[in-house]
Amino acid sequence: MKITIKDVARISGVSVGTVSKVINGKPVSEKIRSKVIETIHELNYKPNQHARSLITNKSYTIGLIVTNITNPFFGEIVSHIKEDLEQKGYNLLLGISRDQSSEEKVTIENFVSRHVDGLIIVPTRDGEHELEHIYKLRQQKIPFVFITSQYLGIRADCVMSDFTKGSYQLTSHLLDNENKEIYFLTDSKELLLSSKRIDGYRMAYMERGITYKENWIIETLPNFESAYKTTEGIINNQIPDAIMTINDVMAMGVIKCLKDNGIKVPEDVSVAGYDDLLFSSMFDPPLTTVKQPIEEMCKETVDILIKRLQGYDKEFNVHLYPSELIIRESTK
Amino acid sequence: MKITIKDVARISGVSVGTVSKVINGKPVSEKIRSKVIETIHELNYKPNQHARSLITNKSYTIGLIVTNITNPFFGEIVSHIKEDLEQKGYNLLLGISRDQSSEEKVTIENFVSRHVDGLIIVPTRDGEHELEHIYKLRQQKIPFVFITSQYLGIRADCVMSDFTKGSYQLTSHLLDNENKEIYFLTDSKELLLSSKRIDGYRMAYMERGITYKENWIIETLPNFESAYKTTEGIINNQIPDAIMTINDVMAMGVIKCLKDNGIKVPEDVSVAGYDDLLFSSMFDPPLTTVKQPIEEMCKETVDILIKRLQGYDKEFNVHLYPSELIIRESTK
DNA sequence: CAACAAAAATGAAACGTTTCATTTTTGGTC
DNA sequence: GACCAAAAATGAAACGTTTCATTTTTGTTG
Repeated sequence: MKITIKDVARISGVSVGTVSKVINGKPVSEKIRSKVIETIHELNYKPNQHARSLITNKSYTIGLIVTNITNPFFGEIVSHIKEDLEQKGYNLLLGISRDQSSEEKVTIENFVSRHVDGLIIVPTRDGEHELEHIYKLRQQKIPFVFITSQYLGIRADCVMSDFTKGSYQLTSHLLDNENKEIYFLTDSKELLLSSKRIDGYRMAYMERGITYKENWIIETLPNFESAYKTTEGIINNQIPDAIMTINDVMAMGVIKCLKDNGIKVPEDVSVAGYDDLLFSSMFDPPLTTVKQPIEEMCKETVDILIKRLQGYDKEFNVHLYPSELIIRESTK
Repeated sequence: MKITIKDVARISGVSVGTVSKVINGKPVSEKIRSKVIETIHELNYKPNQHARSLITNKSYTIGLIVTNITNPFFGEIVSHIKEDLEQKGYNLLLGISRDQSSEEKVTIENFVSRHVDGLIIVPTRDGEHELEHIYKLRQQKIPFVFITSQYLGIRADCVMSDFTKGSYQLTSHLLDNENKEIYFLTDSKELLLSSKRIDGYRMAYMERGITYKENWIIETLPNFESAYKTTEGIINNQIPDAIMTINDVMAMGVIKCLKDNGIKVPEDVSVAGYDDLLFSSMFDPPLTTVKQPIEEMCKETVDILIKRLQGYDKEFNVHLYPSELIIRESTK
């Protein structure tokens, strides 16, 4: 038998409305409050969230959509966001987009019909071209914030790290340590997360008056195998001083390929990644990389979202976090 | 302005009850069905899930509690379970226990008040001693199934791999390839996931009539750093033929320590892990390990849970999956 | 202790569905 | 076309809360 608010009211000898007030922390005389709280414990009463949500139109649930949870980088994001949300009394409904806009769309629609109060979204690779479902979100006044990257087609809150600066620092470090000819393996140049980093790469070269070739910048899929194959292609032609990638898993692919071909890292070729995964420090050699302040970024993301939920409706902002150059042993 | 079932009814010119039938796929004349569906699309009507859940007492939401989502092994589990659940029309509320029974308890209570239909739980390390909240779940008739491991204190559905056999196979492989003195780094021996594997380890030795020393089996925390430190302790005394661990991250810690001390893997010491993480094949050297059929296990877990949700109440079972020995280059 | 304002408590409506007992429609048969 | 059973549609109650207009209690003042 389910215990409802009516039972609590009856046994406490007060009205249903009064019990509701106690539950929601509204003013009630101290005598009655303690009496009600006592019976709540006694009966082990838990309010039915569906009934509450039906009236208040709040679910105290946030939808988080990540592209791929198998990558520990996103695992960390989920972990931190979950923790921050929990601390604020919100639950976390998880969505996985597999980096496809179509799945992002379906997930969002589902979440909306599930009445999430807000959304945190890691943008997909191909999402820029199909933003209808995001516009609809805005139109329905459901707050959302992007983390890690953003869609340029819509003004929105966004928390990301300063890719340009991170890339600039990394490239500078390489150039200043006798790596003049640096290949750069990126994702599609159309994507913000590529283009911003390419900007940083170029800046470092220009600032030093060193020339680079545009064909050193190579588009490829951002995974281990593609990085491996692309590296094979590069070393067939010539051995560069260094190879940079846009994430650590790619850097691992590069290193594996070099090793398999008898090329030493970092003696023959320096290799650098991006993200600073847990595994990157365990790798052989430990990876030089750029660390994004994920924990802080997640915290801010949640803070912004909660503020929006509370009605804050000032202009949308992009929050850029500085990232940190981590120098380990994969670069000379 | 929110579109409700009343609007659909009014515009379609039918009663609310009829629209409800259409939505829930109950028998309705074809003419009316198509008319109603048309207006549903026209108005872009989405049923309010809270109102539905309030009556049906179903939320079409499953709570999944993992110990730590930063480990890609669990990332994969979450990913697969999410996919299977989605396919069956269920949503996934995520919980993280940080391997602590107390947090598991809080999460479960929260999920219950959120009316999850069922739960999938990865047991914590210290959960065996405090099972009250699990008993309560049973008492409230909320179905749950364990994955990866189980609590012995309660009969329940459980999907796990055959650790004994996996360990046996791995140990056998080592013994049959000139590794006679095998150290085994495990988690607390009290834990099922340790004790089962130790059984397999011993079986392999006994079967071959080879003697091992009980002090080769060493308890430690199941992470990189602890494995590293423990390995330092071992090699200070003597260099064994091989070191086995209960997960791949630990094996990586062992290898790192050996390398740092100028000991070659596998030439001087063989090292083997367990889990076959994505990174294990990329590691240097690529890890010999045991792969659990995660994908199938997740599928079965979801299947069992759904069956329970549908009222199946036959005896609880432990489903043991065979695991696969993956021989790579970290063992001779 | 009467009068009154302020504070506290009440109880019914409302939220948006599903369910089910009741009514209406359909279509087959004589 | 009258009759009837079966099929379809209806409409009101119910789910467990919150909200808010109304009533009751409390406490202060002259």
